[in-house]
Amino acid sequence: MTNEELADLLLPNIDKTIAYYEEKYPKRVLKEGAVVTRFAPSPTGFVHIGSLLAAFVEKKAAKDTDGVFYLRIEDTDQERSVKNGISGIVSDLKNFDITIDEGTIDEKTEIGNYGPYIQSDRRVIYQAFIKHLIKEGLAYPCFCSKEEIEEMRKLQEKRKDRIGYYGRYAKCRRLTLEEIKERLKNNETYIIRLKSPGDFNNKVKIKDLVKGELSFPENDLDIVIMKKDGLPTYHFAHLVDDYLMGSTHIIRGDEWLSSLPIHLQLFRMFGFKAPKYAHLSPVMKEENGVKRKISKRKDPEAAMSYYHEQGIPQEAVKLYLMTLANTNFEQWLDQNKDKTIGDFKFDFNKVSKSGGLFDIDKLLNISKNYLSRISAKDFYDMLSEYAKQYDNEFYNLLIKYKDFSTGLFNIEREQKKPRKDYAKFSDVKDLVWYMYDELFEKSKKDYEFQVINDKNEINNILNNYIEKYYNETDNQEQWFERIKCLSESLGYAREVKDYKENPEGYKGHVGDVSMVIRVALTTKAMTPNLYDVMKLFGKKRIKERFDLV
RNA sequence: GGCUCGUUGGUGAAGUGGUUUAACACACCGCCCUUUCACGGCGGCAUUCAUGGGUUCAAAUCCCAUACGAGUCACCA
Repeated sequence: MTNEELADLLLPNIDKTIAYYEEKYPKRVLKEGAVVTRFAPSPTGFVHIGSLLAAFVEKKAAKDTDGVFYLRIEDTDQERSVKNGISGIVSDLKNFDITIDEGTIDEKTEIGNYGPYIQSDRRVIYQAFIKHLIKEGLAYPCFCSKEEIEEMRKLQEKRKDRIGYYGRYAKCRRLTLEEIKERLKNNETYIIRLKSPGDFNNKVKIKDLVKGELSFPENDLDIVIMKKDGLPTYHFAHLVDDYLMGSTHIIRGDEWLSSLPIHLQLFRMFGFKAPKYAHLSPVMKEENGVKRKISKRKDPEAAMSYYHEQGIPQEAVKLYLMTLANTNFEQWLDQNKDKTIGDFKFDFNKVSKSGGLFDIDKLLNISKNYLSRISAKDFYDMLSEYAKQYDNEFYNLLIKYKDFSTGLFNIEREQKKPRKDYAKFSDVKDLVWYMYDELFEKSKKDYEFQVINDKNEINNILNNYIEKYYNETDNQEQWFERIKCLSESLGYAREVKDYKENPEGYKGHVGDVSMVIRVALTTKAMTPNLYDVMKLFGKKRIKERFDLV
């Protein structure tokens, strides 16, 4: 039997050649320097922050160069694949504005000319490439059982040998064609392994766009390229797909770094030009003083839904991802305050080599800055959208008092240095509840009067103020002037300075009086600008609040 | 255990042999501004770049060793 015959025996129904597929999927015509990237997740659940970072970088790198970014679903592991895995991935990407040029757009639909984009639909393509290898004598069937492999591993451990299927341990590699034929006739199950031409004692130099120059021993493992179920392993699917789909840059987690010699070997064996590689360090988290990879199971912030639930705007997450992706981004943005992520050029050289720690404080700070810079209307819209899903009571109030609410969120906003109150939408209600009568009424009235605590004196101040001093049409200056006059008439200093110079001469100062008004209105000692708050309330509501004290 | 990579303050980091008495940002602390808060301004926070050796007139930056951390060694991706 010849290798040719063996190939036909193993894969009888495969009649297409590599040349056929090369013709079917021609080289992409793109402008010089265009980068083609892909996001290639397994449909095992939802997108993890680390994967999102990769997707984000892939998209950015392609977009910056007018290249192509596509989505490929890697479901060659049938057991781990989850039923609605694809739609989960697609919607997570959508939530963060990571749109694809090609690939799967839902469980049944895809766009682009290089499909199918779901690996389980590409079986015959992989098999054509595998058949070629068998014909060339560069791959062979292996009949070893899992038990045999396990035994081999134990033996290797005992002998302190390297673990794996190679050299003298590669039993099936030495099978003659006749022996193979015989075992095939007996219906023995098999897998296909690569006949690795590598030598462990040779070093291969590799350039990674992130990690720099690396040096590995050549791969000499006869790795599995086709599993029992006829689907390829990751390594082989990577070769075929990224070759045929024309990926120029492979951006992925650095858990793949040690497989690089395998991948390079595969490309070389087929005579294909290997893509460029960029291996990203994992996103880490610190807990009890130890750093570890952030985990979907243990860390809520690893799942994209977390940001949604917390009401952290997607734009803030994107800004944060960009700071993780390119360490110079933050400074760039600081120097180009009017620019956006779109104006920033991603640079592989500015990706951190070691794993970055996920810093929720930093994210919240970015979010706070972002939320302070958007318009009151946008803020209102986004907040309503959030409340609609997570806080019905608040949502109804926002809808009912739309103008009032927008006015509230406009306090000290839309100015050069806006106030920064809110880091996330889930914070908002707790900070502004007292502005809404419905929420105010049902709350416990813990008035936090500060300096002036005498009930009669408080009422005295409030009555005098509302009867004799408050004027709705005052501007802020006039408004404050009147509070000063009120203070003076009741024996308080009209300037804090005056009081500090002569504390004995006054009952207190204008700040103390203002505080009484503030607390009477809101119960809180800390509020946004009192003038704006009062303006929003109007005289009638002010009076009602005063009467409750 | 083998292979590979990494290690700069509480955190993210700039830094690729001399302009570094180590940028910047977050956090924290103090002061100032101020009717509260927030904003803003100013200042503090690594005499030192995991440790030990070496090369050099000169090292966070180059070399070697050690320690620690990470990844990988599947018919998972």
